[in-house]
Amino acid sequence: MFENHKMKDKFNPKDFEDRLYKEWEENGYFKPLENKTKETFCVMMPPPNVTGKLHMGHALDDTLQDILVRFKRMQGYRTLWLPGTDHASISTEMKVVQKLKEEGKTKQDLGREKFIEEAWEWTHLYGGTIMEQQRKLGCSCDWDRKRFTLDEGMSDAVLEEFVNLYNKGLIYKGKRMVNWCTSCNTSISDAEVEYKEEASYLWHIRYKIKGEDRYVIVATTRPETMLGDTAVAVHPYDDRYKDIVGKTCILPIMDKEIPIIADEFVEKDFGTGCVKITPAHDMNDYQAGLRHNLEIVEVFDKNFKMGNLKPEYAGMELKDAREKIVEKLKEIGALVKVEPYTHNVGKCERCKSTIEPKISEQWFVKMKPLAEPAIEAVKNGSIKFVPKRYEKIYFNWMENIQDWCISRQLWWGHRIPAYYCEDCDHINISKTPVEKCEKCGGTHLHQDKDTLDTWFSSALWPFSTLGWPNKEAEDLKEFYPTNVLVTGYDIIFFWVARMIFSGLELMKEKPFSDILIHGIVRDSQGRKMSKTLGNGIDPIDVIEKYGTDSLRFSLISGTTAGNDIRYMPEKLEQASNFANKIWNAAKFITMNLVKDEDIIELSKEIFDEEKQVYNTALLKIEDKWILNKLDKLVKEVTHNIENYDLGVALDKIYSFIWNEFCDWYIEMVKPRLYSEVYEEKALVCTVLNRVFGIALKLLHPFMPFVTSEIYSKLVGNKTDLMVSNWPAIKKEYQFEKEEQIIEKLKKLITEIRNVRTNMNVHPSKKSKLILVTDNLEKELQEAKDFLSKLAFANEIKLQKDLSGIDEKAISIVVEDLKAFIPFEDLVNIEEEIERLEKEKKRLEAEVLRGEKMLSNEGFINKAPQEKVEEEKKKLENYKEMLKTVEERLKTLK
RNA sequence: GGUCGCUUAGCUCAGCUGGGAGAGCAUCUGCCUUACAAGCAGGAGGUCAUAGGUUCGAGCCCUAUAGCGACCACCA
Repeated sequence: MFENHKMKDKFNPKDFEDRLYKEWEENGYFKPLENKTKETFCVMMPPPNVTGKLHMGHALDDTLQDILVRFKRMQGYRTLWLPGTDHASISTEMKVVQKLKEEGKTKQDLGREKFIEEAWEWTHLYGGTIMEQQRKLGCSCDWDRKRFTLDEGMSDAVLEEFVNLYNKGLIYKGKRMVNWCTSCNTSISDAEVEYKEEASYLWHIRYKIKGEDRYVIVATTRPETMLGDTAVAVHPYDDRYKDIVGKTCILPIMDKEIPIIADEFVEKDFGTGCVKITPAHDMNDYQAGLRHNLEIVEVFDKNFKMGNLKPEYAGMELKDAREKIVEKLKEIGALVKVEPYTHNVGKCERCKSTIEPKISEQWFVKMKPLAEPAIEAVKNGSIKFVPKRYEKIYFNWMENIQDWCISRQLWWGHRIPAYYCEDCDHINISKTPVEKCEKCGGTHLHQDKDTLDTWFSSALWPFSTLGWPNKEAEDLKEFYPTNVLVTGYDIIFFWVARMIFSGLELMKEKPFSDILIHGIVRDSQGRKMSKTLGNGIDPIDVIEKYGTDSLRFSLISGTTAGNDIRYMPEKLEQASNFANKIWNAAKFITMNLVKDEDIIELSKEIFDEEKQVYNTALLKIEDKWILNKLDKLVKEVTHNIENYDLGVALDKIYSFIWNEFCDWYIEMVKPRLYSEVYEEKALVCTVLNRVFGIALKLLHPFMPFVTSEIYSKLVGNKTDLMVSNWPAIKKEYQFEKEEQIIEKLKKLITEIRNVRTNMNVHPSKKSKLILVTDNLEKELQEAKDFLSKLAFANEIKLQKDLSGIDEKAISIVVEDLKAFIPFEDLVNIEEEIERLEKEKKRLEAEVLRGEKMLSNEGFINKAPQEKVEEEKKKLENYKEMLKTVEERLKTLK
């Protein structure tokens, strides 16, 4: 073991993750730094529910943002990632109500003021854990700027928004049919309704036509609402019913005369083609009712129990009433048939209970005028969805949007700033409490009891967090519009769309340029993670077991933007193996075989920072190869991250570090490192230090902890990795030729190992290696050191021709390079011939392929010239190799 | 009913504007070689869902079909 390396023997993320995070925060690295460029980069973190807990979805969302933010910060942008939490009116109120219930109290018992106090207490008690968890995730957001959607500044923003939109006529109050959650006891918006299939029945009921001996038969899924029917409708062009339109029929049980009307919304082919119309309890019926001026009869009371239309049902639960009413219909012979039927039922997105359409007075945002510019902004490319296909979902929603019901019958939230004058009924809208009616001067006013939809405040997030409505706020001026919004596709309607039209309307500028959409994290069987299934994975448990970097790696590696991700424990193994690999590589590199000063000195010599060029004279061929590879990697990875191809970027870094750097470069360089020549050692250490350091920079946004910990142990890194400079992209690659030669040698070595393995030669058994070349002499001379080690050679001979090579040798051809390994007794000539025959066959196939391609006139004429040239070159190569193999076969036979 | 996505190695997934199929895991064979057995080296494994079309050339573009999935709409 090396006593003198700087690193702990065993890799354990717990040794440094928390410590590093604390250091970063204390050093102020999360704040926008005074950087070289003035350009800013800003991301608003989607605010999770204050009282929520971190789940995999957050982990993914936050990781994506952190990668982008760390990347841009290193690139020198003045970077701000602003965190915060959402007051989540419905869900928080539900939780507090639940808590009260456990104490035997209701919210009415407490009264509004007390209840809100209680809710704040709850918020303070459970709020903030998620932010602690985000710290564990490594989120490099500016905690000093964190906001809460119910804090003072936000309230100010919400009031400003409300008054502003109201004055423009974009907010109005009206009596409409809205979605009503019977459990949360509040109206909710269309977006908050989820439709679920439910197995039920279709009841066919006959209504007698008045004065005739005929009936109409209607089909319904809700027989209990029939008490409130105020018409029966048929399609105007339905010949079956033409003659009864305009007549009336008798509503059974109620014994009430109701009209038979014609309306185009009726589907002729569904059921009997006749529909009962219950304007009070169905969206469509309500609309039809308006069109035909029908009476609206409410069947249920305000608690969604049966009302008093018929005393015998009054106060009954709806499902009991349904049974009773069906029974009754059967009894009086009005029930024609019952058939099983599956239909969609609206459910509350929050509490999953059934949504009832209900007519009530609510506040609405007029959507059409707001939607238009919001659609345009995406259409003209000012705002870009990544991946692009999500634009369609956005357009589809925006183009068919209905007015947005923003009032909620809840207490926890922003209270609607409407003050009703008790003297003249005028509605005063004001940011401050109104003492005197602006219309009649009356002094008896009361504020609207309702609060606003949570999303009404989140819609302002990109600018309210920066100080709006104070237009002079420094942050607002500097960071708005923001750059990227990262969020899941499940939230496009709720949030993304609303931020866009709010930003355009109130700021007169888009809130962000790019929207990076990601999928949801599913369990290992592909199911959605859910509380009820109990299949959720707690990211904190994962961090505990594998470390944060591994969690982050597993969420990004091999994924594509917008697609769902499956949680795979194997991927965590891969990730932590990788972290461990890096750790060990670092241990190797920091062995301290040479003095730090010498590395620092040599660093300057091998690379001219000013001119961005390498000093060719000092470097060996394998150094040039890895440096060239690295330069390419820098360019590609930078490009990939800029295009949000994070999965691709990460996998490229992974394979560079593991396969190219560790498996090849480090192995190639060991003989030099352990040699007696100090200068040689120093040079190798310098290159190792440089290449690894740059690779760590590239990896840092993805795996911030291990990379930082290791980076600080490398020589000459005075600044912390997270605030160091992103590597520069080189305009041209200096060592293309050397790269090709090494790639060739890698193939040769692999082939030698392959042959040896197949012959069962033990690694300890060395052999002579004869390389035949007429143009690579100098380069091969340089490569001798590592060739002998990697190809198990005890002697390497370079020569220009085939002289002195006897039959008892293995021959390997890689392009223009010929290698021979004399094995004396080990080689069975028959077997060697067989192997060469196989190789010959392969080469013949290659030659055939090339010839076929190049004799295709279409290809020659239409393919790009470079492509044709490339194929020609390859063909020549294969021909050459084939020739060599054939000649060798001849000498053996 | 409408829109969109997926179908690639045994499993989970990558594959950029069309130019010789990749990774991880699993599997087989050999190695405790002084950074790493959480490892090293070498293998095996694919008519890229199906059928057409465009093209010199298709996993990638177009059309249709099938299976799976998502979202929107809401025919009571």
